[in-house]
Parts: sequence; C-alpha cells; structure tokens
Amino acid sequence: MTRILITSALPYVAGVKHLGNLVGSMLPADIFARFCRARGHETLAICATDEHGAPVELAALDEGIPVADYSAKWFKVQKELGNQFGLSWDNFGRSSSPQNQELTLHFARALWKNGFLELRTTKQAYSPTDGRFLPDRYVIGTCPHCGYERARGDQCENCTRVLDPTDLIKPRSAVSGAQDIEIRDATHLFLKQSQFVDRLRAWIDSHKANWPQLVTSIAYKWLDEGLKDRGITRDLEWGIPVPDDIGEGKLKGKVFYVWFDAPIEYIASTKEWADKNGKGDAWKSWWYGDAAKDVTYWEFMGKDNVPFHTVGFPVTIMASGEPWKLVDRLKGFNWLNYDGGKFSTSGKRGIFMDKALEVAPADTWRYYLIANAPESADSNFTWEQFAGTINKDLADVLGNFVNRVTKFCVARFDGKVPGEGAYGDDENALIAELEKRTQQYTAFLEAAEFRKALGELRAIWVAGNEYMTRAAPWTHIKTDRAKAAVGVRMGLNLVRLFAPLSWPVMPQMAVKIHQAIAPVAYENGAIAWPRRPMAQELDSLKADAPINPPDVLFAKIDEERVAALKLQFGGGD
RNA sequence: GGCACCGUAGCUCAGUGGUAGAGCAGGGGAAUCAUAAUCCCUUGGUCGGCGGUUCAAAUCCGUCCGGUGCUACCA
Repeated sequence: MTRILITSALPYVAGVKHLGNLVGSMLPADIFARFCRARGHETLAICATDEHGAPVELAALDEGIPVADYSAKWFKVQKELGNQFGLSWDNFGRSSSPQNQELTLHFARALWKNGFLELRTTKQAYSPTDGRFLPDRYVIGTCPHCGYERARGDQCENCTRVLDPTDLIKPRSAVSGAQDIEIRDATHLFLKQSQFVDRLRAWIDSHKANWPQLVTSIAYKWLDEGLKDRGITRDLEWGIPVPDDIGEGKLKGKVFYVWFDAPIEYIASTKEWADKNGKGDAWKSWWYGDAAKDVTYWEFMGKDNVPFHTVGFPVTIMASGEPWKLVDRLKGFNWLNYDGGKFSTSGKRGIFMDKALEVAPADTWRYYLIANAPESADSNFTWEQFAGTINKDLADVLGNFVNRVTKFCVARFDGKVPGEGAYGDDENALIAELEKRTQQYTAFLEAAEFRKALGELRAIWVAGNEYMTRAAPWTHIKTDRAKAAVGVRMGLNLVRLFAPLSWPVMPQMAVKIHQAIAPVAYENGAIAWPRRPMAQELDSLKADAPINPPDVLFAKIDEERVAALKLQFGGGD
C-alpha cells in the first residue's frame, strides 16, 4: 500500500487567515489528502498553528491578556474555521504542544552534540522601558537616506534601502514608542547551515524534476548567495525555553526561534495525533527510519515559506544525524492578490476566512480558489470573476445538469432509474471520452497540478451537457420511450459519477449530488474514486432504484450582489 | 542597490523553437428537460518595446520599460 504524508504550512496563530493563506497551503493540502484517501491510499494530513514569535507576544500584550491565553483563543478560532471550510486534517495541532517542546529539544540536543550549534554574541537593540530586546523591524526612526520618519530598522519602506537599527536617526521602539534604545550584546545559538550547502544542493538537484520551478529557483538562490549560519534563539518570553545543557548554560531566559520549532511541529503534530488516538509509536512510522520508507511526503506552502522548507528544516534534519524523513514532493504557491493589490492581514485588506463564509458556502470558495490557484504566477481575485465562475461553472454547468436530469426523470419516469433500452453509439462515444478525461483528471491531481485538474473536471461536467443535448430524451419521449430512457439512465449515471470526481474539491456538495441518486457508501470517510472501467461506472445504477432530486445546489450571485460585495470588502482602489 | 519571478485576446490564464490557445465576456444560431440553464458556430491578439542568434522565436540571448517578491532578527 502507498502511504501518503501531507503537511501544509502552519498558519501563524494571530488572527483569522485570509483566502491567500488558505489557497496557498491548507486548501490544496486538503484537496490532495481527500483525493489520496478516495483512492484508498493510507493518508495522514497534518497541520497546526504556528504559535511562537514576537508578533504573538506583542499582540497579546496589546490585548492585555497572557500570551498563552491569546494563542489558545486563536488556535480554537482557526481550527473551527478550518472545519467549516472542510479541511479534513487528521490532526490540527499546536506548535506550543508538549510534544513539540519535547521534539524540539530532542533536535536541538542532537545538533548541539553533533557540533552544529555554536554560541555567538551579536549586537542587538534593547529597550529598558519595554524590558526587551527588539527585533530590527520593531525599531523605527528617521531614515538617514530619505528622511522618512517611520523607517523600520531592517528596511525603509519609503526608499526601500536596507538598514540597520543603528542607522536610524532618533530610533524608538515600535512597541511603546520609548526612545531609550540601547545596543546591547546578546548571546545566541547559531546553526551552522553553511556546512550543509553541498548536501542541500545535491538533495535539491535530486528533486529538480519533481518540484515546481518556483521552488527550486528559490532554493538555489539561497545556496548560490552563500548560505549563512542562522541564529536559532531569541530573547522572548513565549516559546520553547533553551535548557541549560545546551549552550553551556549561557542562554537562560531565551527561547528557540519560531522557525526552528515550527517545522518540527509537523512531526510533533503527528505525535499529538498518535497520543490522542492511542496509537503509541505509530507516529514514528510516518517519519523515522526504515518504517517510513514506503511513505511519500508532500509539503504544501506559499512561496514565502519555501526557504525554511528547502534549507532551514532540511538542515535541522541532516544535522541531527538521524534518519528522519525529508520532503519528497514540495508544492509551492505564489500569491493570490485581491483586486490588483495584496491581501494584507495587518492592513485588513481582502477577504478573510470568517467573512468569506458569510458570503458563500465553503465549497464554492474551495472550487473557485483552487481552479484559480496561483500555481505558476501570482493570480488575481475579483468579485466579478468569482461571481462569474460560481454562476457559470457551478450553477449552470454542474448544478443545472443535476437538476435537469433528475427533474426530467421525476416528470417522465416516476423518479426511478429507467431500465429500458440499451446503450448505443452516443453512449459509447461519451464513455470513451470520459474514460480519457477521468484519467487526465486523475493524473493532474496526482501531480498536484490543480488548475489543470479543475479544467478537466469542468470539461467532464460539460461533456455531460453535450451528451444530454445529443440524447434529447425530451424529444424521444414523445415517440420512443426506450430511447428516452437510455438518455435519462445515462444522465443519472453521469450525476452519480460527478459525485466522487467532485468530492475532493467540494466535499459537501458532492455528498448532496450523490444522495440525489443513491445513498453514499463511504470508504474510510471518503467517497471512493472511480476504479472500474468507465463503461461499468456509467452503467452502475439498478433499474427502478428511486432518486431524490435536490433543491437548487448552487445559488447564483447577481450583479447587484457583486456591487454590494465590492462596497463591503473594498478594493479596486 | 542586488537577485528572482512575471508581462500572451476586454478579463482570468495555458502554451518554452516549427503555421497563436482555453474559459468567461461579446456576436449569430439551435433546442425547450432544467437555477433563461444547455448545445453549436463565431468576432477578437503585430505574444511589453527594441536589437540579436536561427531556415524558423511568444519560446533562446542582450537591452530597455512596467509589475511583484525576496534580501536571512515578521512569519
């Protein structure tokens, strides 16, 4: 049996994620996971909230609640929203879990023992008023180059020049505005990434053919520029504390850098899954040694995450000297833009997961987003495009097909699958076409080529409408009842076929569609992928079985509604 | 500043050396089972500009213009 391990980039815990976050990692990971389950593969889909780092700590400070409570609150929100979007994780964990604490320390100790960590002292901005070290970008001041007064310590947003906090005129804390910025010595652990350049390059070379160009291009860029050693500790409260046995006891009060512990949470979340379900060491068989040899590991992420998954995390694993699994297939995505500009969490620009569900059901978002996924380049969301896609593809092509077939069956064949007549040339031509298209669709999904896959899925629905036009049972019913029966029977079989093919993308709608024709028989929680020859798939309904025409499956979004949505969500500026 | 990616029909995008493609939108027709849905036909592009390599360039090279991202202490 093939085993498929799937992780999607961990959403940062602060706040509700926008649709750009969703389409770049969690949604494609889920569609791929559902597809794998439907085909009968043993599949494990893992995600979690990424909870550490300065932004969470500061956001909690801002709200005046303990950071642990803040994180717990948003973890719950994100998990709930994920469920509402039909994200079928086997486990949605937390990078602050005890399991991750334990594994992060395990890796850190292995790296320390193997001599790949070293202590270095760096100069860092410190604010006595805030009582904390400030990351470069949390120091703001006047840009020495252009005079912009709100330049950040890492870069001036106005003139785009790269800066150092010490370059700023009148530096102050972005947290409190305090001007007592000092430069203090800070001792941190550095991971000797530079020693892994050759191994990383060889490893990436070996995956070149399988990874999107976007991914290898980003990975090579980091290697070509000369990989620098990276600090993996921070002066923060919230995080995984560095123990005394690492760093000669010189790192008291420091925590591991969020990007050190976050990818390890992929493994830890798998352990959380095993612990919750009483599966003991089963988690290890997905990740470690010979037991995991038959596992194909897929990662899904936006392009901003690629360096950490092609360089940072692999170095951690290589440096551990232990046989942990490295990623096999890495699917990276570009950005989804909102009406020509960026989605922005801080700027509250765009559409967020909670608001999206007030506009349209999860399945319609899933379809639209993945059909227009930013695979080869950034892609652009507009309300017109969204409404057009929902109205045409889902309401007219798919939804209306289900309605026209089932209602005609009720009107003329008593709502039962008609058994008269035999398939002829039209039916055989359709069977041949769908055999080919289903194979294509399957191949695109196997390769995680989502835009192409969805184009094929749509073409399959269209083929159904084309067939109905040729079969025209509404004409034949007047003169040749058996001939009309053949058209209706094939139409009903088509509806039944559309259910499993649509299920990975639109799980709720697929169930409704399936139930219109027959009760759903789940296999491991999935609607099984078609496995028989198409001639059998399309002749599988028993004569006289009753059907249940559904109500309107997909509501249309009219022009007035589009105008209202544009007003409500802004954009187009 | 450096580097990377992108610029193809009104819109969203395929297409990486061999006579420009899809979906939507627009136009014409057919059908009337259905959420006025569907089906057929069709208009439309000097493939960002310029220069080069080649028998042949959207595709390779150079350069310029425009957009986006990264630039390692945001994640």
